[in-house]
Parts: sequence; structure tokens; C-alpha cells
Amino acid sequence: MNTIRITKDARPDPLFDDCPDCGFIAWGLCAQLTVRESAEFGKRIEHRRPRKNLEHLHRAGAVLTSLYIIRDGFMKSMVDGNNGRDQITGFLMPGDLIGMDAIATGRHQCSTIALKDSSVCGMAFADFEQLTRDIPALQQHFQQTLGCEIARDHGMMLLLGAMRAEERVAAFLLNLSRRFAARGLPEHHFCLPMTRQDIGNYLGLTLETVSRAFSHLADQQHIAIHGRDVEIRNAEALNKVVRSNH
Amino acid sequence: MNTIRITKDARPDPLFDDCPDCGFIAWGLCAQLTVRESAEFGKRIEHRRPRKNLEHLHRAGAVLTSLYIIRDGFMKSMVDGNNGRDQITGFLMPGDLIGMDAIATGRHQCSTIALKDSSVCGMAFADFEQLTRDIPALQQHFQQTLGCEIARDHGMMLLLGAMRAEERVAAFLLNLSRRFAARGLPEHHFCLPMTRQDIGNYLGLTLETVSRAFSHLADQQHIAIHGRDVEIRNAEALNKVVRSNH
DNA sequence: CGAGAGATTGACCCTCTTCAATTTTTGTGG
DNA sequence: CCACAAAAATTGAAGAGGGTCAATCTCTCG
Repeated sequence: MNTIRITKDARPDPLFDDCPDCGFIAWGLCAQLTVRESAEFGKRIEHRRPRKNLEHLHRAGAVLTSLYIIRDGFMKSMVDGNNGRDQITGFLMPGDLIGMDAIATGRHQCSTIALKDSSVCGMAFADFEQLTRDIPALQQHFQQTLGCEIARDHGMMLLLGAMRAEERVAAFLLNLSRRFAARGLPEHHFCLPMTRQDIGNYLGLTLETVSRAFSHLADQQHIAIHGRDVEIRNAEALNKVVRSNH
Repeated sequence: MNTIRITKDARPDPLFDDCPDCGFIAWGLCAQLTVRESAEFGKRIEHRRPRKNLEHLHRAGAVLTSLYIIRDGFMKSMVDGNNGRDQITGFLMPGDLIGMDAIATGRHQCSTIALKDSSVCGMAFADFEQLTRDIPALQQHFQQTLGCEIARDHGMMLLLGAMRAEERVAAFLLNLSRRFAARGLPEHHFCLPMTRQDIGNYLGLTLETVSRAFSHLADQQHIAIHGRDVEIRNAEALNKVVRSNH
């Protein structure tokens, strides 16, 4: 789930002078590097690569050249079901590491696309690999990040395999909310950066079903929605929707 | 997908004298270790731990103590949806690494249960971690294995999110077939070690739907099924079922 | 050989999809 | 800044895919 807390207060590190809110530096800090290691790591980061809305960060099948962490913005990753069918595998927000789908083969399994104008920081994968070999703490943190992705995917399999439409939508909103909270952003009132179509694709539903689920949750006063603005009015009730069968 | 080819011919390594078909040794060989490293790795393996049918290898929530690789038998891993609902996240066969769900937190997210009498080889996670720090090739191979799991999970999300019942069942059979083939086992005629209920849970379907899908695929002569014996009569046709929408 | 779990098949029903019409929002150029 | 077109979202009605319930059959395995 790659939840990395980035708050302005908790960032006395001079490394951030270069690029405030840099997710890569924050990620490195999580790895508990020494000052020396941290400097070595920081040197290799390529900061502030901007991406326009709808621009590809990478395409499925492409060789893995760099790992990225979103600095600002929002993206989606999708696998291609080689018959026009595709499946969004995740929505990515600031602090999330991008590129783990390519570790297995060296080629990306997913395409990753910006859902609005965004910026990312990156590191050449060759550099990254060398650093993980040289710095055990970094290696361990990277393995942990991969492990988090595996755990997240298993949760997603539970959602897709065992939940009803409204439960999926409620779980989706709560998940977004928690991730916003972990970044110090408002957790009860936020803007959905993706279309209903995207949400539906991600949750294994049609866009109409997503829309109806939103409307129904709003009828029950659990949320309020106006277009892409969401307010979570009763998180506990949403939790109940997720947990109680039918 | 952890496909590790283990054939009797391709195993001149004296390491195997101790435990023929040991998946851990095979996994270590894939990592391209030096003779010295390989010996160090081999020393830490705990061979041939038997598991009775339905016995837990580990339970969700338990602390990660060892990683395991199935030597012989078949298992299933399942996450618990804390309201009686659960979701099988994978079926595991000889050569598959078990325990990656716990890398993130140090505690297992899944329970893993033997589907028939099985045996596994294991390694204490503390030993394993130390070895990955000392042996870069092992570290890289482990990261690759984690990456494979992520790629597999994304494929599963595509299946659960975008495929119809019969497509899922066809994809399931083809996947099993390929994995058997990768192990040098018959790929067109094998036995399903799990119940229809398990298959349905894994694929996000009911057991009745799985049964009907099998019957329908058999009607079309794509497969033959008698209970748990499956014969794949026309793999190409099955592929078409998976790929062509509806 | 018998009991109980597992599998198959049928009938009905419900959730979600599909199709369609309308409204709202977004984005672009005059 | 407004106007217009295009995209996105909402809502309704009808239909289908798959779930649910139930009866029967078939395998294990003790």
C-alpha cells in the first residue's frame, strides 16, 4: 500500500531542499539509511519529471529503465488483456512506488498513465539495483515494499472475488480515504481523480453500477457526492457495508 | 508464477543427494550461486517436513518464521475477509515458494493448507534474510521471485475483474496445464487436487457455475472431465475461449 | 459395503449488465 | 467570458449471467 507519511513538519532533512515532497527521499528515509548512504542514494534521484494529463509514464511491454515515485498528481496502472480488454491494477498517488510490475522480467507488465498533470521523481533501475546491492538497509526496504504490493494485491483479489458491488465501492472509498490520511491530506473530503469508468474497471463493475452504488450510499447519508467531489459522512457505516455480507 | 523446471536429468548437482526434488536447492540453483554460496545456502535448508492433508502450514496472522517450498503435494493459500468470507489467493505445487505474503509485515496475511499429504522444505526466515544480505545473487533472485508473484497477482486481477465464468475456468485449466508442463509433468492429462468449491472460490464463482462450465467445455470437446481427472483435448480452443470476449 | 463428502443438473430468482435517454461537467475557441 | 461541443455522469427499463436452492448421483474412504 506504500503509505509514506510526508508532512512538512516531519522533514528537517536538508536533502529535501533540493525537491520538497520528494517521495524518493522519503522512501529512502524509511529505509533507515546512514547519512552517507542517504547522500549516495539522493545523488542518483532524478527530480521533478513532469507528466501531462493522459501521458504514459511507461507502456506495457517496455523495458524497465527507471523506477518512479509520484511527487504530485495521480496515475493509474493497467494490464492489457490482449483482446482490447484491460484491467486497472491500481491508482497511484504521491509517495507510491511505480515499476514493481517489471521486476520479474525486466519489462513492464502494466501501462501507467497520468490521470492529471503530475510530476514524478525517478531513478535509473541500474543505479537502484547497484545501491540495493551495496546498502543492505535499502535492499530490505525494497523487499518490504514489494511485499506490501503483494499484500495489497491479495486484498484486491478478495474484493474482486468475494464482494458485492456496493461493498466494493465502499471499500474503494475507504481505501482512498486511508491513503489520503496517511499523506496528511483531508480524509473525509476529497476529489476523485478518475472517471466512473476507471473506478468500474478497477472494481470489476460497469460505470453505471458504480454510479448507482454512489447514489445509494448517498441516499443512506453515508457519503455525499457531487460529480467527483466526495465527502465521507459516516466512515463507520461504510465499514459495516464492507464487512457485513449482503 | 514461480515456475521452476525440475527434471531428474537436469540435476547433476550433488546437493540433491540429500533431498531429491528439493525445491529450495533448485531455487538456489536458479539464483546462479557460486559453489561456496550454494553450500552455505544448502546447509540452512530443513528438508522433507511432511504435512498431512488439510494441515495448516501456517495461519493468517502468525509470525513469519520460515519460508517453504513444496517438495511434493499440493496446497492452497487463502486470505481471511474477517466476516467468514475468505478468498483463495493461489494453489501451490512443487517448486512454489511459500511465505511471500508475510514479507511486508513479518506476519502472514494468508493461511496455507495442504490439499493432500505433502512435504515441504523450509528455511528459517532469519537465516534466509542473512543469506540474502551476504549473497547478492540470492537477493536478486528473491526480488525476482517477489516480482513474479506481483505479476501473477495482476493477471489474477484481470481474470477476476474482466472475464466471464467460462473464460475464467478455461484460463484456470490452461494455467494449471502450463505449470505442470514446466515441472516436466503431463500437461494434457492431470488430476485436480482441489474441490469445485475451492476452484469457485479462487475464480470468484460458485461451485455450481464451475461445474457447469466444465460440463459445457466438455460438450464442446475442448476437455474431458470425470470427477477430478481432467484431459485437455484442445488447448488452442481453450485459449480462444479465454481470449475472445463473451 | 455403507456413510458422508463431493459433483452434477435443473429451476427459479436476483444482482449486475446492457441499452438508451437525459443531464451535468469539462474543455476549447470565438 | 460566454457558447458550443464533447466527454462524463445519472437514471430508467429490460435482459442475461450467474447465484441460490434443491434433488440426485457419484465418488471416496473408513
